[in-house]
Amino acid sequence: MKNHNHQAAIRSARTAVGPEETITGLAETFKILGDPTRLRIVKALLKEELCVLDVAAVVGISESAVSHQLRLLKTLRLVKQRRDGKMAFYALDDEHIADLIKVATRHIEESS
Amino acid sequence: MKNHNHQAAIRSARTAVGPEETITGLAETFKILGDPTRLRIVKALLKEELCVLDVAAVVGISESAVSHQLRLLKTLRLVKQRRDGKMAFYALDDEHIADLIKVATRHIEESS
DNA sequence: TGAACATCTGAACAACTGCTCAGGTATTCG
DNA sequence: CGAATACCTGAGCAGTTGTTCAGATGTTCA
Repeated sequence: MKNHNHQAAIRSARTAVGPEETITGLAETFKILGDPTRLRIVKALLKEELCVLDVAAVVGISESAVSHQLRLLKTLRLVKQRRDGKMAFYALDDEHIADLIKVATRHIEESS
Repeated sequence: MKNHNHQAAIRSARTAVGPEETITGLAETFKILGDPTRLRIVKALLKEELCVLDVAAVVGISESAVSHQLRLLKTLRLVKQRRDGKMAFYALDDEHIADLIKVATRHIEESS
């Protein structure tokens, strides 16, 4: 295939890639869910809110590590915090995340 | 709320987290899309197959970097390769990826 | 107040990541 | 053949990441 049109292909693909800010936002969203620990935390919060120690118990890592990750998730607006006395309860703050995990789960289950 | 039942919450959350292999696979899928360069490459391949040099032109990085990433994407079965003379054409090898990107795009567009 | 509890935080470290660089293979064509 | 083209590959490097550690903050209760 020697008469392959590079310029046309490049032009077409560029529109498919889309604007820079979309790419950045998308990559950031995927990246935050791309760590097993954070994904475990997010999935643990799917049903109901949990305090830090409970998250640590479920995920199986130190409270400090959980606290660091929860701060990150909170900064990126995936999680919201509620204080009650000395405890801090965290819950999902993004209704789309569950959908995203659902679609991705279907993906990995069908292609093994 | 002093009578918060930790054990019950932990037990419930554990089932929401799910099996280890699902977590690993999910995280791997999200992680691969969590890099701007790889995401650009994948989006560039949404419409049609492209050769390595065209991908490099669209994404704006060296052919070497593209080749490295394409190898990774190929190993993880997100992309397939077709040879034609001295050129190598790459195309998406996973129909679910487009859905995943679509859902995630809706997510970042609605929450700004 | 002081002890216990729950959480938060910054610094430091080891592991990982994506890129570049230099050179390699493979194919085409004069 | 030899030059040009297209792609591949391993080593190495700088930047990033997730965790641990040590200690700080804030709250409850006796």
